[in-house]
Amino acid sequence: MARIDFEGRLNAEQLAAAVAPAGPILVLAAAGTGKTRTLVYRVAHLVQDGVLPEHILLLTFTNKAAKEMLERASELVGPGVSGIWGGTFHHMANRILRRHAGRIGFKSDYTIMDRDDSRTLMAKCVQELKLQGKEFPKPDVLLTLYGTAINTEMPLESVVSDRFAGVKVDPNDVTNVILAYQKEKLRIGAMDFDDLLVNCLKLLRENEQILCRYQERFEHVLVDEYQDTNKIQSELVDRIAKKNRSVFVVGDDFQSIYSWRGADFKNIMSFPQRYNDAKIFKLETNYRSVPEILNVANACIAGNPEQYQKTLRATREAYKKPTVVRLRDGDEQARYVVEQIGELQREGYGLSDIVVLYRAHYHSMELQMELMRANTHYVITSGMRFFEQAHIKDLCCLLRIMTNSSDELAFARLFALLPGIGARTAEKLWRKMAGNCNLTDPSVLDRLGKMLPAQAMASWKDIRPVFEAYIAEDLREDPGELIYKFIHAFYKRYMINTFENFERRSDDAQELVIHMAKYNSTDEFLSDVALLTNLDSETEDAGKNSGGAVRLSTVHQAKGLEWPVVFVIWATDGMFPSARSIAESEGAEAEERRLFYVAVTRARNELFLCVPEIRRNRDGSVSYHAPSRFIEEIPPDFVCESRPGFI
DNA sequence: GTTTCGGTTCTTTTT
DNA sequence: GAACCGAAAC
Repeated sequence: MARIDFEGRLNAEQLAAAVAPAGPILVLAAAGTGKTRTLVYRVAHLVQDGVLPEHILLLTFTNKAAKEMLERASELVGPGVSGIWGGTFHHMANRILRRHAGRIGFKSDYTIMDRDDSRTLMAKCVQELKLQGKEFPKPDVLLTLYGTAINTEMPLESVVSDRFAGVKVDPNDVTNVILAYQKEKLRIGAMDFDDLLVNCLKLLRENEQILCRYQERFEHVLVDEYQDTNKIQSELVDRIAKKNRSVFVVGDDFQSIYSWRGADFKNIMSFPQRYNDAKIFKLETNYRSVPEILNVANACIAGNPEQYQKTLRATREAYKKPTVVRLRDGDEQARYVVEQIGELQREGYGLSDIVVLYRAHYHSMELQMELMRANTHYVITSGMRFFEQAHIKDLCCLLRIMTNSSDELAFARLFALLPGIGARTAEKLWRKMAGNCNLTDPSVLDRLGKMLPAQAMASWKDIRPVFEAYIAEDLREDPGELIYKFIHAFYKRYMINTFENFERRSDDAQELVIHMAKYNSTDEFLSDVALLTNLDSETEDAGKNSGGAVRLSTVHQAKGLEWPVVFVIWATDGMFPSARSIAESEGAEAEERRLFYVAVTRARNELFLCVPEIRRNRDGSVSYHAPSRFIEEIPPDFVCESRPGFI
């Protein structure tokens, strides 16, 4: 392995952080200052210093970030880095919990519930306690409440009373439902996303020797996007790093945009208090954007209180000012963007150099239509996630019930596919099976077969052999084959009868089987399904093959990425900032402003801020929108005005 | 009593 | 789309 030229590849700020002696280190990396680069070189530095990759823990928030960092690190120091424990917090927690689930009352084959499963289960709890009614909060609200309580470690009672002050709902009822929900999860052997983190922390809090084991194993802990950690996550880090005290955290409080899921940028603010010998490094030299864009970025974040003062310093040469575009409505905005894309192509940009950012997915509807009309290729970063689509979930539930015979949710979903069986009948069946249904046991299949309504019998005859094959052909290690059999015995016909876009879904199912071939254990596959949320590599390639494509993305999903040209659409008050989130809490405006800052700082060369005046509602009425307050906050000299519709 | 169908309404952000 | 609701069908 060749020595790496750290001095030649990093600037002074980055170098100081990357090669600093082990100890608590906080790197405040403003947007576009080479944060990932610094982290990757830090890893390389450790490895080159003789640290075994197995002793490094690298935590990120997205799978994409983890993948990218490990790839870049392996380019530097070779394939040995694959030994690093790198991935999302949820991945780490899952990996630890699979090993020690017994200590906290779970079996190691617990299922991971996604949002949809959680909703279903919560709804069931509400029903069982006979609380359903017009006035009682919906499952989604209850889940948010519960999540907030967990992630902020506030007592449920006070979260409930905060949120329901003035509403005539008995907080005790809410508390009871949530307690029932917790119990229910334990019974069916399932954890939701929050549980993974909470239970992992619980495990480490209560089992000194297990904690010790991981403390010894992880000599060095590195955390990306530290400003997005919540209380649970920061405590996980603190505990694991307690022995060796080599914690290297990187973040930017300006880019903290996940407080709605419990992230608390006070974690980053208080890092120096919690580690009083912490070294702080600031990265302020921006390599990404032209100075005119940085002016706008610095101006729009300046108003936020409580932050580490950082100013983006430009290294690039002056180019041109960002444009604020005033438009009549969404249609005109869509036409404008498409027109500009054509113009940019004539100037020499490729489609993949361009991104359109927005606050919420539905803001892109008109634009999608217009792009299609103009025959301009585009890709969307996950509106609906691959693994959350109905047909994919159906298939995964088959695997779930095979590996975890207490998984009621999977059982119910699977059997509700049969004609004549709906939610009620599935529940009855489950009760008759006494809350456990081991479909690998022939006697269970016999019993179950006798209970089914007559209507379902024809389908049951098709499906039963699939279960039998699971044992006969030992498909435990080959989940793809099981799914394949199921599709051909039953599900293909079901799709034809159920979905109008059957072909696309059938292709997806095929894709799933191919994807599964990479796994040799069902458990491992299901963990990934729950935590991966996307077959992202495939969608990336699709764009490249067709000669590039414009990317459409929410600002959240664009975090950490950059493009030569950025359009921000629907920069109006109510859309961005979102009226909903502003109404919700005090700190929301500051967070929306940070989100706007993230959007602006994605741009390398050109930035267009689009401000339509009116929005057409479904019923034909129109509503007038004021320009986004974030647009108003930009000093007029920093931008050019354009009014294409009024020429 | 359940399931299924058809019409209507509404879309934040993610592991 | 998909979640919700009411009405028809089984």
